[in-house]
Amino acid sequence: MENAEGRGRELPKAYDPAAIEDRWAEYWVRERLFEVKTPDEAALAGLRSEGHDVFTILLPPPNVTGRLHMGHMLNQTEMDILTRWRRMRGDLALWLPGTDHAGIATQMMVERQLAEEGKTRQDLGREAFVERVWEWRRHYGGAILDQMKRLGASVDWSREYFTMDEHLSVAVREAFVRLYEQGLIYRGAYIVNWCPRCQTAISDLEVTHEEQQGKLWEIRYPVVGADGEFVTVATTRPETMLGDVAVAVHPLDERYQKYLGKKLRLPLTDREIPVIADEWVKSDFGTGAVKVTPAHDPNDFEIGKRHGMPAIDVMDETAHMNAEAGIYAGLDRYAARKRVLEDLEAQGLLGTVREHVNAIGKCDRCKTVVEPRLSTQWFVAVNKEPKTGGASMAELARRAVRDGHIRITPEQYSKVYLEWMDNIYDWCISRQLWWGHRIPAWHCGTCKQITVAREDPDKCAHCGSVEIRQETDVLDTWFSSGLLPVSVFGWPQPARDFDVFYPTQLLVTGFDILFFWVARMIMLGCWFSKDVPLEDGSKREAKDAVPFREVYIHALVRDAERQKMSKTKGNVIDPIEIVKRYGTDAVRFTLASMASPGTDIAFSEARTEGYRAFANKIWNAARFIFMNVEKAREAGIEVDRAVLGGMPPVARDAPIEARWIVARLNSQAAEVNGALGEYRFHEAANTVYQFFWGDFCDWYLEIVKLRLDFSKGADKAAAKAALTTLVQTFEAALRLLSPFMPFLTEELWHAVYEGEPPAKSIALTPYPVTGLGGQQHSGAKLLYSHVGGHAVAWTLTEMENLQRVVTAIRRLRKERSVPEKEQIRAHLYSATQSPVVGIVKHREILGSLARVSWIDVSATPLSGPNVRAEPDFDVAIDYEPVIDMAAERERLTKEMARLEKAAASAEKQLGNPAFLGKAPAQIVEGLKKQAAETRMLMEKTRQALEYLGSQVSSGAEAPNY
RNA sequence: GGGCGGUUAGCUCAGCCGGUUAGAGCGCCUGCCUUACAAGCAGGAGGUCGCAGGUUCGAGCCCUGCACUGCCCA
Repeated sequence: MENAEGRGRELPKAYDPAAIEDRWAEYWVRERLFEVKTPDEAALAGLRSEGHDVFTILLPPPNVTGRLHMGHMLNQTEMDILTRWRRMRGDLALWLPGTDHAGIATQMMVERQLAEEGKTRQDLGREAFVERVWEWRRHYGGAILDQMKRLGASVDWSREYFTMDEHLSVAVREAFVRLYEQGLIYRGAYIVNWCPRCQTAISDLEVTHEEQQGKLWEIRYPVVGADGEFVTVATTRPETMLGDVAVAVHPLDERYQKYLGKKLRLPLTDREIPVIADEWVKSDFGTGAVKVTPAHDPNDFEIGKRHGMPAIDVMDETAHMNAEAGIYAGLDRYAARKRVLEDLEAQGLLGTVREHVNAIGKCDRCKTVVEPRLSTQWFVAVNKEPKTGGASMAELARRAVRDGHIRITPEQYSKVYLEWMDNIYDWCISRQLWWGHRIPAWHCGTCKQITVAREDPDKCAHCGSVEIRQETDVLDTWFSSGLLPVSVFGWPQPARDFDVFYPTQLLVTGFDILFFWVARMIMLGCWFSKDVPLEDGSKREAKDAVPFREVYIHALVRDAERQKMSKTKGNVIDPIEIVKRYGTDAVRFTLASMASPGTDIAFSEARTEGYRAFANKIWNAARFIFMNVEKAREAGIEVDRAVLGGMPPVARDAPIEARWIVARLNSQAAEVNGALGEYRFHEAANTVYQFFWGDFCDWYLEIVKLRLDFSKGADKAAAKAALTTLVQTFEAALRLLSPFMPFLTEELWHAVYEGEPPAKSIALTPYPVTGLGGQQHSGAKLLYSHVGGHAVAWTLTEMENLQRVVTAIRRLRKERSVPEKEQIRAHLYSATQSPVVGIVKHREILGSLARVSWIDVSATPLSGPNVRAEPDFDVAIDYEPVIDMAAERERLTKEMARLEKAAASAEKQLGNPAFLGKAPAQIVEGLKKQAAETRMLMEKTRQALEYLGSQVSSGAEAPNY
């Protein structure tokens, strides 16, 4: 722990995050603080008997090619806060990190590298290329996790995984084979989304739709044997006409009855195609006649199948026209479109051209326009019941959420999820890539059948032929990441890890991968884990088959102008960059304080600056405290470190600020714990902020200064008690803050213990929980022997009164331009004899905070120029009035207007019999009290205005004519 | 086209079960270098809660419509 210890006098004046963060980040990893050993039965039982549990959370694995962005940082900050919190609360908290092999992205990255050397992957060949990718991964694949380490993520690095690791690949293969055996994986020729740039099929989810202004062309198809007659079709993709096999009309469309069964001449080709009738055709769209191109459109494919038509593929895998396209062969699809249109025009077969907005699909990864393409792919039949009986994968996944076994926050996403699941199609899982899990299927060259096997076969399972070769396609990356919740814990092998850590507790992720990943994990997790018995050998019920019990969907991080961050816009904020400038803690705190469930985050540096100031504030509070610890030591007073670490006990007769700050610590700790339990990060963060700055620094520290007199002749016992509460409260407050600001709190916490901490890290100490302070110290009469006692309420009220009087006097001083440092005399009056007047006994505090040298309680109402009226008391100061008459009149007039409005509204309500009859008594009482206060304030304000008027008329401030 | 959000102070956002006079940070104005902190302290100004109806004793919150805006799906 070199350099960890720090004495107050050694701390620099301003907090410099850069000076400490790297050191602690390394320390946490080096000391293996967050590694979790799989507990044996006894350990687990012990944990549970103490009311704790296992808390498992999976890191959504970033792509190996990835660089950390703000979304990651938000995601990780939230997970880290929750994990640190649960760990400090006593749970066995396991946060499991890893990376995703990210098929397309990684392959693209390495191909780009090769291109710079003037090579293609084909030049290398599959094996060498894959080896090259592995090499790339060994070199650069750890970058994003290194960034994570720098951010202080409290993950268990000993369990780090990579989705292509040996044991995870075994799970992928097992899953594929099992689904195949259950009849849930099939291979077939279908229209898929094809990316001509990536040259692979992609799933429906990987296609993003964009509205685009395009054109709708009408093309005339001559009717064979009826000179001069045409059937006109409308299309947005004219080049595909070369693959037309028919023209379809609605069977009831009268316009086309006469052509049914007739042949049309397909322009630009020498083919003739029939006119067919199909219910799917919408008569009111376009001309009511549609071209049927089964190889290039999913709907046409269905029509073609219904009518037993062939599919003519006119494009190759790069979206260039192929030999089927005749003279257009070799042209790119758009060049072909242009030529086709020109030629149609020349032949007089082009009809009306209309502007048309259509949604075009683009490849999620490279933004290339996707081409619907007929090809042979592998699919998971998610809606099909397995041969062995039971519900389909989608159905199980639906039930998991519908039956509440998985709770999604914010709740609205449950609905989104269920609707998607209700409309889910079969999942295309094959990709024409080289990097990924190769599909464990072998094609027989002899009998043409397929062998799917767990172990690489050497002959065909059907005919025994050795002429077999493995499928060249690999699996969709999401197939392997969808298995993670089961595979990371050892599935399909029986494993203690699985027994202990599955289901995981929570998944924290963004909405963007709800379908990609979350839904797939639910499908695959429920599916495979249901066959794994529980620890005690009993059957696993649905509620324990889920991959996680809760899902928290977080917001999107946008820039300060609410724009989505994107490379093209150039508004991407690099977390590492901003962390360097403000410190990790400040950035984490910014994200946490804005992370309100369901709302996007507009990241603003102004906020981060504010939280850097907050860190500095705490740093300086620490300097102040350490300075006093030193002073006390010189006077022979030591704070016993053994009393640190819990909630501070405080005696009933302790000074007000001590009783108050402990009461606040307890109530704010309760708030923070409650907020974190409901993922209300912003509320938790704001509560800690308010407590530390508003309560601890602004009020408590200012008052406690009065008690820290260690000079000769001072009350040493009182000073020691004050110092002890101060250090105890600060130490507890650091623990309260530490999940949010782990670096700063770690540094200061070690400094509190002066290099002899009771644990290796603040992260391994107990989190402050309300009401535990009292029991630890028997004997003395303690304020906090139980929560919410009368003494606590009284302390809070007394302090609040003190604060209100101090603030009122400060305000009055400002209004009357009393110099900041000048001590003055003050008077307090309360007509209602409220407990407010009791605060005059705190003369020292008033002297220090309000610069009041003397204060008394007046028996009669206060009057004159230097009075300030509050609802339940008045204060006055003795000071030669320097009144800005105009400003004062404006203030009072405004005040009067506000009061009149309030009074009118209150009277209206109180005059309403229905209100009096129906509203709860407590509301009515409250309103009456408030109305009375308003009336009193109005009266006082009226008097003050009158007084002002008299001053003017008597000439005190009258202008000289 | 269908669905789901959002619209509250100059800016970014809170506002929980409908309940008394709607909050915070930043920014702004004023005064202070009060030996923990000027990345600070103290005080202040600033809001018809998008618009129009409705329900209710009572609406920022519930309902209906509209406007603007964002997202998802087709």
